[in-house]
Amino acid sequence: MASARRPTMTDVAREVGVTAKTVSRVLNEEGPVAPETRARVMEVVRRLGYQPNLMARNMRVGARDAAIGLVIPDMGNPFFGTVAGGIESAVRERGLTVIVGSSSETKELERSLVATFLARRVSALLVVPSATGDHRYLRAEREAGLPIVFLDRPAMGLAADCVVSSNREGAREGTAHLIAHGHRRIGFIGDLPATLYTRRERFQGYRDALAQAGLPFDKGLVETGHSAEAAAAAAERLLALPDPPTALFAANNFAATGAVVGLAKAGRKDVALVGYDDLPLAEVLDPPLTVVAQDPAGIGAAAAALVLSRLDGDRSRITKTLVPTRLIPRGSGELRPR
Amino acid sequence: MASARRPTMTDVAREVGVTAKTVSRVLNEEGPVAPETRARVMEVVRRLGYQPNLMARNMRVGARDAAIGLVIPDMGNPFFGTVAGGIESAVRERGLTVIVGSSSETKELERSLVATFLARRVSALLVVPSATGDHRYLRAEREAGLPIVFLDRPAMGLAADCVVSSNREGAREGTAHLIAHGHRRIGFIGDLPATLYTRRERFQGYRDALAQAGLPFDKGLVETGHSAEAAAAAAERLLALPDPPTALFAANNFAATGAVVGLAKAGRKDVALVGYDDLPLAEVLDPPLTVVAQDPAGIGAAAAALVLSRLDGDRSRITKTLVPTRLIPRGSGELRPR
DNA sequence: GTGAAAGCGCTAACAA
DNA sequence: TTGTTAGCGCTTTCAC
Repeated sequence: MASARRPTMTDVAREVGVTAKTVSRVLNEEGPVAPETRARVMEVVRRLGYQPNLMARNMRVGARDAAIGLVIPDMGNPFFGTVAGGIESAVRERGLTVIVGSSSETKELERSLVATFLARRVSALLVVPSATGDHRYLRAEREAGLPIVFLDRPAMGLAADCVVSSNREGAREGTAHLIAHGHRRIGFIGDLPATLYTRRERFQGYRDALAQAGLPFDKGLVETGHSAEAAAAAAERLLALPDPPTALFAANNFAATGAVVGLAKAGRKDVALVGYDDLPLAEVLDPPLTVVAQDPAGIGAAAAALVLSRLDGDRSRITKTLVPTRLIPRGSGELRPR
Repeated sequence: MASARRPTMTDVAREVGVTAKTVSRVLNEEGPVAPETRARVMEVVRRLGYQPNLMARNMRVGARDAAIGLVIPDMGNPFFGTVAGGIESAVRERGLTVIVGSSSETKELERSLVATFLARRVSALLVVPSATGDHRYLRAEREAGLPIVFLDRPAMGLAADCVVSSNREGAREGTAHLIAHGHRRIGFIGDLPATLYTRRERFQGYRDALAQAGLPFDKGLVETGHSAEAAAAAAERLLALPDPPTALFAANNFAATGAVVGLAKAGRKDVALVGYDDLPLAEVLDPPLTVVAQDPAGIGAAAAALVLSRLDGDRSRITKTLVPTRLIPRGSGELRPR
């Protein structure tokens, strides 16, 4: 039972007593074919279990692979999973499949994935850039007309389409919400590395809110942690400060999870908290978690729509799409300082 | 700036003044090539930005596509996302890429995804079967030697490798845990459709535990809901029963989330709860959520290992791998009935 | 309505 | 050490 050879179009043709080209015509519903010929072809196709070879077809047609390559940092992160789902369902109806790889947030892996995708001649590239990458190496591809869209974060050193959350405005709104409830010392727990685009933008939003309210910025209130565990420890450190914050702004889903855990461990139900990115159990926490909700499926859908229009020949200017966020007050953000 | 033609191996060869075959030899590090020729080839490759065309290579080599097709029900579900991540990292070092599609739990979509993958001549197929599917249509492929592994749920009507969680034993253990804490009326909230493999297995485990303890089975305590919202409503219905349960077993992550929400809405902190599948915030809930934790990355890794060994020619008998679960007592499962 | 020949980009099997 | 020829499975082009 060693891998049996799959039947080819020629096999089908021989069996029917016609030429490969005729079979091709039937299968692609192209040009005139006698109804009875068509029927006989279909019958043999079924009997032999013939499956057209897409690789061969694409090659001959000179078409690119009917796939789009997607690079995300981490599949297990539901944020990126949902983004990927949004993309997949949007492009599927166009007959495109999605090839994914995860970069684990390293530029080396990202680049090797991109190289694999390019070698496969994918029709388009969708990339969540890794934190420290540089994307000048994609310039030639872009100029050759390959649609490339960056997601969640813009490219570095390359002018290209991108679709991102309204990070800065969302973070500003979340922080302003805390300020509106009387807080003057607000801790910030951000992602790692601190140079990460989303981290920087959200940090700017945080500072915008402070500035708008005329509040001083205290570097000592800024903490960092990439995992929930690290964020929990960060929250505990902030609370242990001599002059601790009365509220926390957690700038991503892991940070929010960690902050909740950290507050719980410290037994502090009096500290206000706003998270960036919603969590499934947010409403049943004690207190229920106030968040700045992102729209991951919307980000995926927007990126997919952009890629499809580029594939359709849209040569208009490069765009930067901001997908809006939404503040959802649930309780934890409305606590007032003691 | 219409899609410029990518340089081919022949373009490189002409530029260097050699034959395509020589370039091929350099790029594949195959056979003897004069060092200076190699250097010149590499230089031109770089200058032209040449990218080998994998489609053409695979076709000529008669090799299948260096990709494995993965069908999952839903990318946004972190359970499947983590499974996918486990697979991807395991196969990447073998130079394989993962092509994913989501079936949305429908057999039609699953089948069309599988057809796409087969047309692409993927090297192997990894499928989380949709709830109601029938997989006899894959028999020919299996017999032709294509490695096919089913995940999370076994195939229907087809003898094939599969990797699943130890659903029945895990559910038995979770339920027995509740019984050990004095509960005699335990509600079951399961997935939809009720014919779903994991739902049936976990339900069996639930009944096993009851039987072992000599407790009666009450059909009225069995509820269903696919989403967290539906599960929350189910929990509320159960609690509103004339003779309500004192404990709940929620048979998947959405059910567990929903049960937590439902109990919170009803203001019931006295009802014991055990969830199947862990949740990120389980430990900070009030009370902290006791779960039967699955090992999604382990499931992915096991499936990947199996596929790789099949690709390496392992023709031994079909296997069914059970990935163990682990009971994590945190509080909600240890509440005693009033 | 159907077929014959050529070729997509690459490599296997030879030969030189 | 390098080149030549042929062909993977399909579609294009043109002929019948």
